[in-house]
Amino acid sequence: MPYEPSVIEQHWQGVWDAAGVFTARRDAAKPKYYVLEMFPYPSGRIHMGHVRNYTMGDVVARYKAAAGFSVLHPMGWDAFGMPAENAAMERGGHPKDWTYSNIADMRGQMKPLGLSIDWSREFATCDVEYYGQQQAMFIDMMEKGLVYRKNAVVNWDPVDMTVLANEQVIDGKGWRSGAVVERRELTQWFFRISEYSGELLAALDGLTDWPEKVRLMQANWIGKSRGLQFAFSTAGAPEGFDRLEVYTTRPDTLLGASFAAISPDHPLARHLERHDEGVAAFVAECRKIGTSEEALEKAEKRGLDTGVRVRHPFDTAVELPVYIANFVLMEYGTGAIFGCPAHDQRDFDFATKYGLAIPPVFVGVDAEEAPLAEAFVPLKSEPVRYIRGFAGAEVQTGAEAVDLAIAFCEERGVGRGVTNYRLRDWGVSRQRYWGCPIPVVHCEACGVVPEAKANLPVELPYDVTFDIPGNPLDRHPTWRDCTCPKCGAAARRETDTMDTFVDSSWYYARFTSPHAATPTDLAEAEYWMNVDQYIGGVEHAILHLLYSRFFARAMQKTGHLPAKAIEPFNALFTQGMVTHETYATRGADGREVWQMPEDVVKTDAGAALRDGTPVTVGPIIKMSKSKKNVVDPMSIIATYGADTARWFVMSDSPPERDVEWTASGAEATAKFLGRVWTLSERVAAMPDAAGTGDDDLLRAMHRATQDVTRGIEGFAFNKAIAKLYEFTNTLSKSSAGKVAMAQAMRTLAQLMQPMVPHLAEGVWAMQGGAGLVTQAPWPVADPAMLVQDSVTLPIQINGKRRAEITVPADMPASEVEKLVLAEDAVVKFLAGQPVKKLIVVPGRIVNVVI
RNA sequence: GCCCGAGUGGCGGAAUGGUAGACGCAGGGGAUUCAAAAUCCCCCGUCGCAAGACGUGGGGGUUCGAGUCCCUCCUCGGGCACCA
Repeated sequence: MPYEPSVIEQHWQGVWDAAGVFTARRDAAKPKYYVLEMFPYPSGRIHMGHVRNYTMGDVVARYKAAAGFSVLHPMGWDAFGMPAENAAMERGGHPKDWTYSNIADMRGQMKPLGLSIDWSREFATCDVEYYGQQQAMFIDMMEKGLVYRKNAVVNWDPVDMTVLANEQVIDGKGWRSGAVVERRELTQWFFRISEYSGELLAALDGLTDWPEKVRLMQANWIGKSRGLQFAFSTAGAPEGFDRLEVYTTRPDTLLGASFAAISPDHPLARHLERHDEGVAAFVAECRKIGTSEEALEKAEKRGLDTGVRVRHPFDTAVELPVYIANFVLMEYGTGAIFGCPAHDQRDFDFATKYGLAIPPVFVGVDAEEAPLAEAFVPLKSEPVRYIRGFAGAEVQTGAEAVDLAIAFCEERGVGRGVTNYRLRDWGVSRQRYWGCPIPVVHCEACGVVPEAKANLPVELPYDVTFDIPGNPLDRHPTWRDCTCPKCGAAARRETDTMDTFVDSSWYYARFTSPHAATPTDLAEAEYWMNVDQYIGGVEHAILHLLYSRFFARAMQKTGHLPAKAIEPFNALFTQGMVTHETYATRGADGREVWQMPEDVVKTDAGAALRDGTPVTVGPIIKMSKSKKNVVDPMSIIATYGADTARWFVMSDSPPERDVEWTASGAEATAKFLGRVWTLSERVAAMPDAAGTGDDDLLRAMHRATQDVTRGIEGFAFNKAIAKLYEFTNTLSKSSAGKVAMAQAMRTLAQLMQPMVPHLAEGVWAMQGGAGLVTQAPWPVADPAMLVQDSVTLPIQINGKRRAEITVPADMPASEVEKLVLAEDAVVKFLAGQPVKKLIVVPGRIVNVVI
């Protein structure tokens, strides 16, 4: 019987389903293991990135199940978000219908992959049952003081009269209207994540099974700094502004200050804006820069002298000009800084531009004061010589000087040492329809009141339209009308919905009790939490993971998670992205219109659409729906079967690395799997007779067991697969007897099972394996079968390989030395020269130094 | 601009500071076949007849020994708080 994936895959999936082998069960007799891959956004089509991500998780889940764990491996949908509304605007229809139909499509595409998922736990974040519980938690968080309202800026499209996401702002213009985007202030809802800054930072140290780079990125994002906060007294400032609070991480450079700068959103700037046309014009100009930090940093650094002066805290005779500067953030520190151009490149550029003095504070240890061509910014750990220091030794490191400067200033009542964090509170308000409604009521008498829990869920109304831009909840005729849960008077609902990051910040907890009438069932959470292995893209290294860590803390505070789940993800693996070239044509307005790879034909003359429209080939970037550079895995599954797709995505690149998708290789994988199948048939048909080399084959089997197990444990799936190729080749060339061959074949099936489960079941059955290979206990290598009696050592002379020698593995180094020096090639090479040094690394290498 | 990664044959990649290129793909040669597909065997970093020399993005350093550690530069990718 030839290898027919479509037949065997369907067959075994039916068998697994009937036996319910992937249903997660609390089992007192086994340790539990919770494997989770970041759940997908239901775009409607799965792509190779999904196949890679979910196969990876599946390999872990199947391996752990075989290794004796009670495994939880769930799946759900991150289903709220902008694309559904965009689809409704572009093509009509309703976000809800679009989303659920996409979910059905994607589920239909995922099922044939044969993933060991407990589908009974599936949910979508747009299910009322899910977001209703989210609303309950929001109210609990309000009670615990974790939620508040404040003003914050948004991108405002003055033509479409709507709030735009950063991605919808292109070159400062609205993506649809093309209108210049304005910054507008709105009262918005915030989570007090900044209250946990210190803890979220400190706890990173305990996440030893997270990639170091992710911990570093999070630490930098939280951005703890120690500095001095102090007030300048002002001159010529409006009433009420006789002091200007600034924060600096380099108080040691105070005597190098040549200007002060405030954010365009600083209260002083706001005040001046109302009374001074020049300031108003400049501030208006600043507000045209987008709301993102990136836009701000990339914009030309500009400032406007306000005419206000501040007096230097050490010498009030010295006055510094106060600028409004477009690069000063209101959210960080006090929204005001002093500039020390000699030791900060941005300040240097600024001072140069506006003709301000650049007095150096310190110079290199052996250097003299000299005019600077650029800012002198040595590492804080490097000693420098202070020529305008005021605390500590003349020569000291920047770090020492900072500490002493803070102490000096505190002693004299000039400010205080302050620990600051870059991390800002989490703004969760979105002026959009397709999200979880914020369960709050605005009452004229009682103010802002949480909805009563009994009235939850606050359900999204279905009867909305997207023909006019803006939030349909705002213009719904009746949805906003409600009664105040406090006083019973007529009131209005909040129309903001929550950031979709909220949805994905607790889904891992919900999977432990997906149908509970409360956000979580504590007994279930106690058993299943934490996620033992979380797998997802590096692009989530900061925001999603940080928000989830915060949410676990908030859920503990509100009683929805046990204390042990304070860090919800024990181990994290960040897989690389599946990338692809991008293709774009030019729209009528000259802007890029992205094209799908399947619609692009590449020839020697270049790339074009089928109708001949020329296509620009863009950079290789992560596959994303917005850039349309996605490849459809369904055709590979249809042609070769799921096992080929699974094996192929696991076999090539190391999982943490990006992989550029190319179609070649899938066929080769299919051939290999076919070869395993035929080999299995051959072994099954062997006469029950003795052969030769049984012991060699069994040694190879134990070696393969060892290597594959290590590969899977270490997330080196590509290496595990390389070992399986080797073992398969050994097996097919072996002339061992039937018993050994069948045993090796069954082990091969077991070792391949996590990657290609359907084929493995087929081989297992063919070789008379008991039950399902999916449920068979993982093979264990016998250490005695791994021992090698002799080793080959390369011999280097002055670091260059010149010869080799084979010796017993346990030969002492002194014996090896004698043999090496007696070796013909060595003697010849030395030609009588004396040996200066002889290095023997046991079992590894010998280096002769002459 | 800031933070974090990555760079090794024609290609994907392997290599606790210890033989660079495991394993796979592509390619070349051969066997089998009327022929092809499939399968099997052999070769396959560059230069060189060879001995050998050179080779892990560029430059410098540490070391008996560097793809691996340090410094620096280049290129590509991710994130930058309203894409998910």
